Parts: sequence; C-alpha cells; structure tokens
Amino acid sequence: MKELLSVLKISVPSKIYIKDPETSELGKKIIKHSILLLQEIGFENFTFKKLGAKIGSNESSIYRYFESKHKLLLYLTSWYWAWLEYQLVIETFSISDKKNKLEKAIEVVTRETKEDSKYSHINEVILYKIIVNESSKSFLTKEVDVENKEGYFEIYKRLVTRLQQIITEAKPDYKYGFSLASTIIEGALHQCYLKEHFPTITDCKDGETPTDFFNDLVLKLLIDGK
Amino acid sequence: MKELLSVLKISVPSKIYIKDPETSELGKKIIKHSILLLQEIGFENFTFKKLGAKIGSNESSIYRYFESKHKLLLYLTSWYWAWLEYQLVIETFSISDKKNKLEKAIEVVTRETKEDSKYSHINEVILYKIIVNESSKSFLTKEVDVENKEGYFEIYKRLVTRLQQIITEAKPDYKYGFSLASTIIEGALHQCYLKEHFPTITDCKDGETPTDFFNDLVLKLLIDGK
DNA sequence: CAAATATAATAGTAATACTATCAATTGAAA
DNA sequence: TTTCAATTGATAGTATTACTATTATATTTG
Repeated sequence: MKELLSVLKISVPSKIYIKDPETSELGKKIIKHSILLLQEIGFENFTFKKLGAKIGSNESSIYRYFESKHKLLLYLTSWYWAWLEYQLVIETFSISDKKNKLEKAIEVVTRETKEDSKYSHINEVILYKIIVNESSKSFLTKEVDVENKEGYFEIYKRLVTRLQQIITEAKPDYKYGFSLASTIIEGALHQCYLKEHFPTITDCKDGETPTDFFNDLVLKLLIDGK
Repeated sequence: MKELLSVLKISVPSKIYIKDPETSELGKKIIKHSILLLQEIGFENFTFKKLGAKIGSNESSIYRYFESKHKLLLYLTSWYWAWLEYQLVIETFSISDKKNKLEKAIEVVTRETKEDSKYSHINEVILYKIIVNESSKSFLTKEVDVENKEGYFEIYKRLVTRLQQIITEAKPDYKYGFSLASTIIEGALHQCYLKEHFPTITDCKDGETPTDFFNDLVLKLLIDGK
C-alpha cells in the first residue's frame, strides 16, 4: 500500500512554486532541509539565507524555486494534505460498512505521524510536527482570499470535503458535516500541540490520543445518539 | 451587568508589558489604534513605526510600553480572554441547572462579538476579528514554553478550565472534558474564519452559527447520548 | 562541441526590528 | 516658584531580512 507512493508522485498546485523542486537535486535538497530547518528554528526565524548555508547553496538559487518562505510553507502544507488525502482514500476505499469507514477515516486524519515512509527525501514525521506548529500560518494572512482564488488551498479543502462525505454517508441527516470535518482535522492538530506545550488543558496524554477523543466524540454524536 | 466593567479593570499579566498601557493616555492610544491597525494590515505587516505614524507618536515611545509587536499581540489576546472569562462567569454564575449552565457557557465562548460595549478605548468587535485571525500566532512560536513558564497564557488556560468544569459538572463520567473545552474555544474561532474565507468547508452560514454547531454537538454528545 | 540551462557569487536596496542618546515637555513635590 | 523626575519626541545608528539584479561559472543536452 505504502509502496504505491514510490511510483505515484504527490502533486502540489504548480502556482505555488517558480520551478518544481521535484525536478532537480537542488530542489529536493531545498525541500528536505527546509523541513529540518523549520523544525529547528521555526517559521519566524527561518530565512533562505540560513537554508542556503545549511545546504551549501546560495540564497539566490533558492529564490529560483520559491518566491518567498511563505510560498515554501504553502508547498509543504499542500504536500502534507495531499499525502494525507492519499492515505485517507487508500485506507477507507474498500470498507463498505459506513460506520467502520468513518472510524477508519477519523483514525487516518487524527493520528500522529510516527513513521517515516522513507520513499523520498521528505521526512513525514518531522513534516507532521511542522504542520502542527506552522500550518495555520499558511492561511492566517491578509492575502488568503487572493491565494485561495489562485487555488493554493484546493487540496486542503478537498480533504475536508472527503471527510465530510464519509460523515454524511454514515449519518445522512446530520446537519453539520463540513463543520465537523474541519473541526476534526484542525482540532486533532491543536490537541497534539496542547499535549506538547499546554498539557493542563487537554486530555490527550497518558495513553489517550486525539484519535481516541474524536472517535469517542463522533461515535456518540452520530452513531449512538438518538 | 455590562456596566460592572466600567468599574472593574481587566487585568493582564504584568510581565507582558514594560509599562502598563492603562496608566497613560499614550498607552491607551497604543492599544486602541493597534487594534485598528492590526485589523487593517494584519500582524505580519504591522510595525511600531506604522502605529506611531497613525497616532502621531514616535516609534521609540511605543517601545517603552511593549518590547515587541509579539508582546503587544499577547497583551491583546490576554485582554480578550480575560474579558471573555468575565462574561462566562457573570452569565453562568446564577444558573443552577447544569444542562442550562453548559448551554449558556457554550453560547458565551462561541458567539461572535458583534457589539462594542463602549466602556473603554477597546473596540471589542474589531478585537474579536483580530482574535480570529491572529490569536494562534501568539502561541505558535519557538518561545512558547519559556513564555508559558512566565505565565503569559494563564488567562487562556483558566478559561478553558472553567469551561471544562462546567462540562464535567453536567456529565461527570465524560473522559475528555479538557479536550472538549479547548476544542470548542479554538474550533469556534476556526469556524468563524472558515465562514469568512473558506465557506465551502463549513456549515456556519445561512443563519447557522458556530454556537448552533457546538451546542448541537455537546447536547448530543453529553446529554442525549446513552 | 556548442548552446542552453542551472547554479553560484556578489552587490545592492528598502524595510524591519530594534537600541541608544539627547532634547523638550510636563507635572508634582519641596 | 523652582526643581526634579518622569514621559515623550526626535534623531541616529545597527544588524538582519527579504528580496532583485547582474555577471560568472558549471553542467547538461542536442
């Protein structure tokens, strides 16, 4: 299943980059080390100059791939959502029981990435941490509406819509499928963040995971309830 | 009820500022116009120089109140959470029925601020919009653990804990009171953001509000369920 | 082998995020 | 009423950021 991705390529909206980083060694190095450097120093302190130093390359060369660090972040988040969408589709495709399908879907979108699938230069475990810490910054900007029109958030919206469809199939009369789907996806990241930095205001610790929390929630909300 | 606040002062952890902006005219002007300017140009484009120009004051004078724009954002978010906590306490205090109390609590923490209470220089309607757009940036930084130790997020954590208490009182055997409380508070802001910028992935439109969504959710989850 | 392309090196600009110094103003206490 | 302290303003300066532009040097491809 996972091996499929060594053949398939995760595709990111092409307007996000100037030159596709997948098409060259330098491009792949930029992606690989931007993930590592973002994890190390955070988005606010991250610069192309520092990244250049890390990979023994010039700042100006990186600018030929991405016009700003914001675009690079958009690239990484889009890649992550595409990767997650792929897993959601693969892992739920053949499940016919709608309740089981929903349960699996929640598991896929709320679980912490803990294993690097190693088929590429992208370390998914670290990328997941960057998603938890930085992904909100990719859309919480003054340019969001323009960028949305350009299609930068298509993959994310498609992922939410897929989860909404699975929810609605499991419970057709539920009114808030989209809101529930978007809440689960963002909420799981937030719970993961709280666990790390504000453990006093989450129950996701001591063996309890965001998956447990949201599975319990959705089960009670949609399946058990009257 | 609202008039109480013209006597009481909302108090923000004193380590956040260098000089308390409430103690001078310039300080109040800084707060008032930082809210307006943040709304206008967003946190990334906001600078003390621009704020100085707006209020006819010097950049260096503003630095005497806040050591950075990040600290100013922390001030504004803390102020907002304190204000919300105040409302939560006042509006739920005298409700003895636990279900009603929970319902009111959810209403308070999920409703959009639409009215400026006018007892001060702070425009709560615009501040609410800033919270929706920018509040995540106050904690999604590399310095979060240090700042948390300094107590910068105490009010926020206390607010979540208050909601958790009300949840747990209404349903003592529910395991995820903290996670539910933190999810509701962040989730309501997120739904408000989606409504504005990504309406295709939320149901909060056409008269449906985040309050409706979360009330329905909590009711089914905690009250109706088996 | 030539031509095209990619990368590197260097320089330069305007803005940011401050710090430091000193002068002018105000207001409160002696 | 002076005076002393605190506040604010004005100016200057620094290191860094977020780029753009130009030119030189490799490398790849046709």
